[in-house]
Amino acid sequence: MTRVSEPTPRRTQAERRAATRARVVEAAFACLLEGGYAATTVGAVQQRAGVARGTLLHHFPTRAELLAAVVDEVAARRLQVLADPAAPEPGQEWDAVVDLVWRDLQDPAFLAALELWVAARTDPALRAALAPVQARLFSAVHRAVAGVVGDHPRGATLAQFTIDLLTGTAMAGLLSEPGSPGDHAEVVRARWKESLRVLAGVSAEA
Amino acid sequence: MTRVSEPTPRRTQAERRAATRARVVEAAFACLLEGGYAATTVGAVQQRAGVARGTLLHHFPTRAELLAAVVDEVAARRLQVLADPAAPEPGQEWDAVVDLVWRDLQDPAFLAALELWVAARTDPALRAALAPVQARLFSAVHRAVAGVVGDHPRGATLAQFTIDLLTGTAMAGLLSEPGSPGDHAEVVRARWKESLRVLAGVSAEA
DNA sequence: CAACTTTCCGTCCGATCGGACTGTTTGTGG
DNA sequence: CCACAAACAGTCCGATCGGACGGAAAGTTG
Repeated sequence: MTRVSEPTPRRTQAERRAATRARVVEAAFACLLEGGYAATTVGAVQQRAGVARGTLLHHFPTRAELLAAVVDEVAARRLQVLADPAAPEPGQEWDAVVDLVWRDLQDPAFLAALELWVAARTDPALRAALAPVQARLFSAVHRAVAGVVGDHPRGATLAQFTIDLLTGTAMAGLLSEPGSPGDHAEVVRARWKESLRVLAGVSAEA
Repeated sequence: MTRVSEPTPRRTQAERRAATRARVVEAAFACLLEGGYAATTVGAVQQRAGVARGTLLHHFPTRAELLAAVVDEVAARRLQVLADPAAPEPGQEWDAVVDLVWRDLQDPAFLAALELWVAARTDPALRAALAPVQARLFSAVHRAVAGVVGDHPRGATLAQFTIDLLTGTAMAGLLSEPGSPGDHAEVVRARWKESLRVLAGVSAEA
């Protein structure tokens, strides 16, 4: 072993397996991003991953299992984004919360999650695979928020407001993303930060 | 050729055409609701509408045109929901706004719009058909809000908050809709009404 | 090193997709 | 009343879908 020019002339089975699976899942993720759920076919993924048809079907016997793996991948990426510690400057904790949630929603993984999400509405199998993951993500966001602002009497509510509101904002920006003139989302985000300060303050003195 | 048991033994061509088109569009709408975008195939719509293959293709030469018609249908339904006058009780105008927007989001037409929306992200043609409609809907909501609350210095901002927030809330309830235990959405809605009252009041005195 | 397992590969299959096509029925204008 | 156009119907086609299958290659173990 330890060749210099060869990437890995001899790999153990586990390594090969993991590498191939990762390539396939990443290819599926990319297909989901640029083509949507329907375009994420076995053939397209297989071609993009650069593996043979049988190889893909060997690792993921059915398309549903492939998509389930993509669900995990997407969740992992979003969790990674949320795990990144934000800068908690005193007096601007809620601004940091807005930025944190917004960063998650701007990540490509959110678009992929959105595709899976909508598709899961009418696909029981995908729904079953997606529901627990969504719950994990949900609690992860709330935990991240709690990490930024301390104990706040209305912390959970305001966090929920922020999540839902920014999600809606991100949705509205879906179609107008490329070539945004006034950047609607930025305005909403800035004003929500102000309002959030009001709401957090009012609740503190009430 | 005047049968008695026939509902309308002789109709003008325009009537027949309109009736058939309406049947087809409604069938496509139903397919979109219960099967999603990908399942809304020409065959499925044709079968559901009870027309022959050639008939559908005669009215809508391509699937894209069919979906464009569905876009208009969905927009019309949502506009109809928004046109319904809400009860503007003094001091609770913003509550009425929340209820109005929420009613729109609870309508099946929103689910259909969501399918089209997400699909449009990766489909330029659909996107082109959907963008102007979305703009119409957007302004319609703001107009409806303006009709409920009068001139409010931050009316547009608060309306936007409400739209985005409730949209996000509706999205979160997508997967857990059937068999809702605590009904997350209801809680959020109630608390947002309170917060909205605070935000509207604060801005009025500031 | 030989037997074995696992990963990888390419081809084939039935089903179904969107769309093209020709023929038939129905309403309309000269 | 009759020729014409439009609405309606059914069949066929190439492409592609998800999945099945048997064989070749790489890695593991006696």
